[in-house]
Amino acid sequence: MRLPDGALKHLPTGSTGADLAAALGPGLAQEAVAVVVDGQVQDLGAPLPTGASASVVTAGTPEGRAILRHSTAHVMAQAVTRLWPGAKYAIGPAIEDGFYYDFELPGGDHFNEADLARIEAKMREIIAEDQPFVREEHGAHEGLALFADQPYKREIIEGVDASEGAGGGVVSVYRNGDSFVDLCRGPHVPSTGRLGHFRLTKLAAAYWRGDERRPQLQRVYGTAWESEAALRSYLARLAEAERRDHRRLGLELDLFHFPPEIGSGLPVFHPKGGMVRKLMEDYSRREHERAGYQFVFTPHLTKSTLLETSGHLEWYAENMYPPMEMEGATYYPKPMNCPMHILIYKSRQRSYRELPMRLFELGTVYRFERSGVLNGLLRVRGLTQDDSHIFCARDQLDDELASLLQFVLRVLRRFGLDELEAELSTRPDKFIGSVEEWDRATESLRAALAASGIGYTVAEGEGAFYAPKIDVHVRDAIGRRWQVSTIQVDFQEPQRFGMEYVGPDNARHQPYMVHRALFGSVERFFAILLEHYAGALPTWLAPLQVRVLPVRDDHVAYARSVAGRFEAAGFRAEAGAADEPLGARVRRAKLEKIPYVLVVGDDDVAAGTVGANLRGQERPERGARVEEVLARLAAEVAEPGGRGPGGPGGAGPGGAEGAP
RNA sequence: GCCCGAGUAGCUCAGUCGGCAGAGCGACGCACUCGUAAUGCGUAGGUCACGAGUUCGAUUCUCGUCUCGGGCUCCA
Repeated sequence: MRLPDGALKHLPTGSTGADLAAALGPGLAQEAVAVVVDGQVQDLGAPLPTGASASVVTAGTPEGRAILRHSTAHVMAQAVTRLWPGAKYAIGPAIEDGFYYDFELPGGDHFNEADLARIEAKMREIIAEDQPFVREEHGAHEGLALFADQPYKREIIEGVDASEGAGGGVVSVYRNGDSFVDLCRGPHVPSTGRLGHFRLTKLAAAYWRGDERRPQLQRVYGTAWESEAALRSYLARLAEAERRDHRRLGLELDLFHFPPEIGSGLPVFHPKGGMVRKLMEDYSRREHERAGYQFVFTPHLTKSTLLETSGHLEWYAENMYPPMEMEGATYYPKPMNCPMHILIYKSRQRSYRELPMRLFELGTVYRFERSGVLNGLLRVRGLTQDDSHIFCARDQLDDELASLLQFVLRVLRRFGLDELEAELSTRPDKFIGSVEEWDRATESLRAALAASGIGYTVAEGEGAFYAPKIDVHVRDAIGRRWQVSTIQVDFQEPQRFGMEYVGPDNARHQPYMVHRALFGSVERFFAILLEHYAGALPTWLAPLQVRVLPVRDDHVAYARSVAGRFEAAGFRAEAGAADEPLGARVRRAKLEKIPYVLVVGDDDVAAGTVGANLRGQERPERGARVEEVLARLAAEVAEPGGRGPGGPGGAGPGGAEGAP
């Protein structure tokens, strides 16, 4: 056998992957779950062909975990069939961090939460029995006979799905114990005794083959790991995500809520959340102004005729709020801003000298999202997009896309999101426009990505039917990936609206149109920031930056004068009262995640200093000079790269100066 | 929209095998005047999500509705 490091290992003919692992070391033998032979992953128990190159897959690797999880899913299906004789099982793959299996219980029965514990207990019995996983291969006919009472398995065999173990006329199955057999490509761990560090996590419904019209199955989710420690650390990660949940933080920090009186998916922002949002929006406006965007404002309602022209009524109607009749016309709440921006473009004849024209609006739109998809601020029914539409000539497209992407990335980084990745979605099977147009626009996007220096993947055929696009994803502090910005070229709307401009040749041309949302939706971006920072927003975004706490009542006047100095310098500061023990007031300020907690007592009144207890700092300092703390705060909120303070509003230079 | 689960004070949650509803935190008041993550005492606060049914009696049991959570589907 040839090993990954190039070394050769001699084994007797007929040796298996398990023998190979054992020959390489007892530790490896214990960790091994499968073996890769000439690029094909297979069971440890299968004989190795002479002269092949082989490497051992261990439990703690992504590939090894997938095998553990998949095997655990089999055990779960076995447990369910023991507990519910006659249960039908559909598919049970490994997924990120775990696995699931879909079932249909006899008599239309459903699982409930308490069943998870029963299933788990039964699984532990099966694991204790240490049943070997035995691979068998059959012809398609035999396979169908084997699964005579398993319609979903039969459908997979009939559909010849190689990823599920039914391809090339051969059906592979795995048997463990005397009664349970499952259609499966494999590989599996040698026996159920290798499993055990798992937990069943949740129940859900799932449509067979993901199709709403097909039967609805019961899905059981679980997680499985190579060790108890790894399982525990995963569960701790879940707890951490829970701690960062923006819905919880929104309540605790008094930022926003969803009044049932208003309706599902329709948030209200409280003063503190409103301040954060205002800071985000102010920053966005300032940067857009610097980057040559023009601000526009459009209404929330429109006659149906506009949406007919744009095609929204044809393509997007099911995501729209229902119409209202008024004075003989039909009005809709707008689901998108683009048609209105196009009308602004079309309000008069345009010259090539006006291009590129970049229109920007924080535009509030309404979308009828199905009730089950609503999710805090991440998915709402009324949202504000930081939306822009760029109209340009064909020869401007490359430069425009490149600078646009740079702009997007710079703004995202300013919010502390610096792990950025992109996805380029290319032409789908159904598309409008010409292949030549598509290729050209896709190449422009690709060039913009290459110039930006961020990593990207290509999603072949995933573009919208009207255009290719770039989606920008960020990774947050605990490694979760969120889609934020999107940049889409649009071949359809300019045509539908008959947009044109007069070129240098005195002829009429159709402009290119680029849609772009940077935050995506302000609400969603707000939620992502909250989760990323676990509520401790960067100082320039903190609703309150400074609280000055007097030690005793007789320090209140001094505390107010200190807070006043910060306010005069353009910071958000307030003085507290001396109504509780200092420790309690400090604690309260910390829980509110105020970045600068200043304490003033006798010494400070005498010396004109403060005690500084700053967020993220180990221990409080005593006797700091006020100017010095002010300077530190100013430096902290200043934008890297010397673009001036992003934080202070009143005294800050705002943003009129400086071209992009 | 579908499946599973939840809804009790502002928040987090107990509780009632069907018989006048509880804690902690928070709010408010009083006292304390304090040097860096919880001072003490007191007061107020509830249509037990909403509607119907069963019952002498329903917060508790049943049905329906609404809202929320986890998934599925969807995501121009």
